[in-house]
Amino acid sequence: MPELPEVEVVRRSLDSLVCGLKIINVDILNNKLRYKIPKTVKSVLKNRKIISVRRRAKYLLIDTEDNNTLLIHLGMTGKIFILNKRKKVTIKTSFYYNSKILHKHDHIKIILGKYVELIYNDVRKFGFIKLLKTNLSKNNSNLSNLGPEPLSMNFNFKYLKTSCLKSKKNIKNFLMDQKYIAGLGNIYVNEILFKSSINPQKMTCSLKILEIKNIVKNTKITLHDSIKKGGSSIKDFNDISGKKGNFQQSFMVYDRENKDCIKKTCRSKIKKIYISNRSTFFCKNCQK
DNA sequence: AGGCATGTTACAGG
DNA sequence: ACCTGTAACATGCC
Repeated sequence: MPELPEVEVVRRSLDSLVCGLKIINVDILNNKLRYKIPKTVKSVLKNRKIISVRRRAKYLLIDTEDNNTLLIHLGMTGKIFILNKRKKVTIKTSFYYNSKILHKHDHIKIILGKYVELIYNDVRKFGFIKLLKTNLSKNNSNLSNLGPEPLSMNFNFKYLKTSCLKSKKNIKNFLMDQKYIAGLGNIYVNEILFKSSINPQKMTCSLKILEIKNIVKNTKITLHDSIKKGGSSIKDFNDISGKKGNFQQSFMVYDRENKDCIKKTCRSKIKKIYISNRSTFFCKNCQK
């Protein structure tokens, strides 16, 4: 589920719903994730207010009083839900309550004030939760080796050109590599390369200037567009209220094997191949 | 029943 | 040191 746009959609709703609330209690329901949830989460977070919710790459960072940050990676199927017991009207909330499957994979529940609960749920348990000191979070090994945020000014033509010359990868693996660009995953890389008319197997060192410019442009366009549409809901992505995103309806190549290329002048079908074991969709005719 | 899945990481071999 | 492919993690879906 969660690449940058999905994490950003979650961040925005979280930020608007939990900032300023005090953590009354923390229940660890199932500590088995990629790494064990630290036992200290409860004692460290209890009685502290949430100050802000940030995102770096695909990580969520929940800052609390007294210099604490809860770092969350959603892995493939991690989800965060907010329940507000006071607002019975919210259909979204009852969506969660009615779903037995979701309860089965709940891992941690953070109780915020009298009425609000934040729940982390993860079917495949590839996600993880760590506790950091806010002022030292940059030194954390998960965060310290990340490339620039694709939606920031730091991700620009000059940066991409320089790093493309350093790398000996094909462009698809390059864009998937978090140390070069932080936050892209399989879906968005497929889409960006189609929009840029670049073959995913092309080596970064042989990209032309115009192609590099197009990658920068289309990366920003694609991510902004997806965030605006609430992210992509493949199988089971939902925002924190259980609502699905709509960007999957805008996929041009991802999951469209053997379907017609969307370009009107093109008669080709979308091909599916594997690059480094990840499914890769592209149009042979449009992406040379 | 077997293959596949939005992510990350460890390992082997080139 | 860097690259790639493979497998692993755990579960559900088709």
